[in-house]
Amino acid sequence: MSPSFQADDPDVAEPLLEGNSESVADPSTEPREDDARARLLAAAGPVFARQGFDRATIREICGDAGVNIASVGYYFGDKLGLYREVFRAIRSKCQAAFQPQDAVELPPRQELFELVRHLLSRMLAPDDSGWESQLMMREMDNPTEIFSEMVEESIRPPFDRLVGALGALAPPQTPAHVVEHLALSVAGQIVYYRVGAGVIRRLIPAERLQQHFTLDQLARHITGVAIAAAEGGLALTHAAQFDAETQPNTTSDAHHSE
Amino acid sequence: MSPSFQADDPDVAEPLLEGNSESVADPSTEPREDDARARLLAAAGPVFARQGFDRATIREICGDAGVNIASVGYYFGDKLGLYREVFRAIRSKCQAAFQPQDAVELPPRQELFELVRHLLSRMLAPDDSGWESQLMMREMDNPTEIFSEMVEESIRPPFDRLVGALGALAPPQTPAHVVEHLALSVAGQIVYYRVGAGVIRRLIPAERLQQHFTLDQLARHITGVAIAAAEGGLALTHAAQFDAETQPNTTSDAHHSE
DNA sequence: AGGTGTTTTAAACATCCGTTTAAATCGTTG
DNA sequence: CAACGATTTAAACGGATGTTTAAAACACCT
Repeated sequence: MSPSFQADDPDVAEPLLEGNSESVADPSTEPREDDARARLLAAAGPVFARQGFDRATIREICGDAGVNIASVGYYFGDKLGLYREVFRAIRSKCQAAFQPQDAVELPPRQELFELVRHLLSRMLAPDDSGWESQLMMREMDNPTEIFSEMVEESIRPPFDRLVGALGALAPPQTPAHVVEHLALSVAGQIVYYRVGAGVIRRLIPAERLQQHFTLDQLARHITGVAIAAAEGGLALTHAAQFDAETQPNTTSDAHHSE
Repeated sequence: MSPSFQADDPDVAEPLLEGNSESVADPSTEPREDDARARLLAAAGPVFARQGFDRATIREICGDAGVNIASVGYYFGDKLGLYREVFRAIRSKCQAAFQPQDAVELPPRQELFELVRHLLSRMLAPDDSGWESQLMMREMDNPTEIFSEMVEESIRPPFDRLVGALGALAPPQTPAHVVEHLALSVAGQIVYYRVGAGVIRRLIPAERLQQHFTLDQLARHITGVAIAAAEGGLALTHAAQFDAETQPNTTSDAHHSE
């Protein structure tokens, strides 16, 4: 029978998975369920990240983990159970990285730079060590039932800190939605260096890529754009400098699909 | 035999697809190959965009088109041939939208705003009419053999115009790589409203979404950020205001994976 | 050792997909 | 009309995948 996640015995007592009854970790009843289970969990992350949920095959994951194909059914119920557990592991790591840091209280500009640099370093990490952000990206593109949990647990914390830093940077009476726009602008720029990595690699000459697209330079650029917009450029957004010429009907576009 | 993508000797039945000899388009030999073929092509786009290349099934496409399953093999050789042809149709439309417009010569700020608004309107279009951008996004995430062609034919033209507008907006001696960074920042913000649409929908309260996230407001915001950064904020990027405190060792991050 | 519950294994199952085949249908022409 | 090529159809093939099964291997305890 499966060890912990479900049990459908028809007549005997049924240890259902109401909450987590894994509080008792008696080493006698569960001597070492970690060996295969943990190896499976560790091997699944990179494969899911590289291939996506559908294209990733249980056979490849089990091959990497060195366990039998039936093990995923034995330990996680099915493929989606394994996927879900991979995200639970990520969530723990993300929460630990973003929540206990509010005791430091850096000045807003530096806080913003640290945030951008940290997030960007995750995005630009090579696949071996940076598979977590790639996995989250795949979940954004092809949402499963995990999606909403992932947003709340792994995306909202850094986003809230972004909003906090930008709110402290913007003029005092800045409305909330403007700060949110700014935060999304920063997030979009960061994410693009992962989503559009392939495009960028072909759009920018190779020499310039190697010379001017290092982690530090990109973080500095994004932070600079955000500060410029937050401190000085917000007035432009509300000024009617674009409206006058563009509202009635522009040159040719904006209705190619209606 | 297949009508257009292959044509071998008429006497021997050789269904091999060696190359494309689709030069002759005699209407007598091909009376109306448009009915099934065009319907297939029209139905394939949205399905490929919604599901991606792998998850999209020939059976669903043919079901939507109202043709038999074998038709895709008959008209396009195989699934990838159909995919390739869908992109060829997109390419034509994209080239027509961006190339012949350089005769207008708007002032840089307005040119930038028009560009942003145009691209954003493509990104935010609902799936029925905006499947083209979604398809390109899927190709960015899971590149096939089409990828490089797509970048050159469908992405570089608008990117070059972005670089042009931002270069005209920035101070005269601005180096090229800074302008490219700016262009990527704009592109990243635009793309994020499609890639991160699901995230944004959960991150921002619904009322604020409906009130402040219209196409025009987003275009205005992105343009404002770009102008603020291009005109005034570039000096910040090169100033060493972040370096002093952050170079040796910061607070806790940037080495969570080593 | 024998027995018991847990873990591992190899094999099979059912399903779905892309592709192919060979026959049927249709349209045009001699 | 009959014949021929172009198109369409239904059915099947081969392969891959997730899942299940039943037996084997194992660890532990009395």
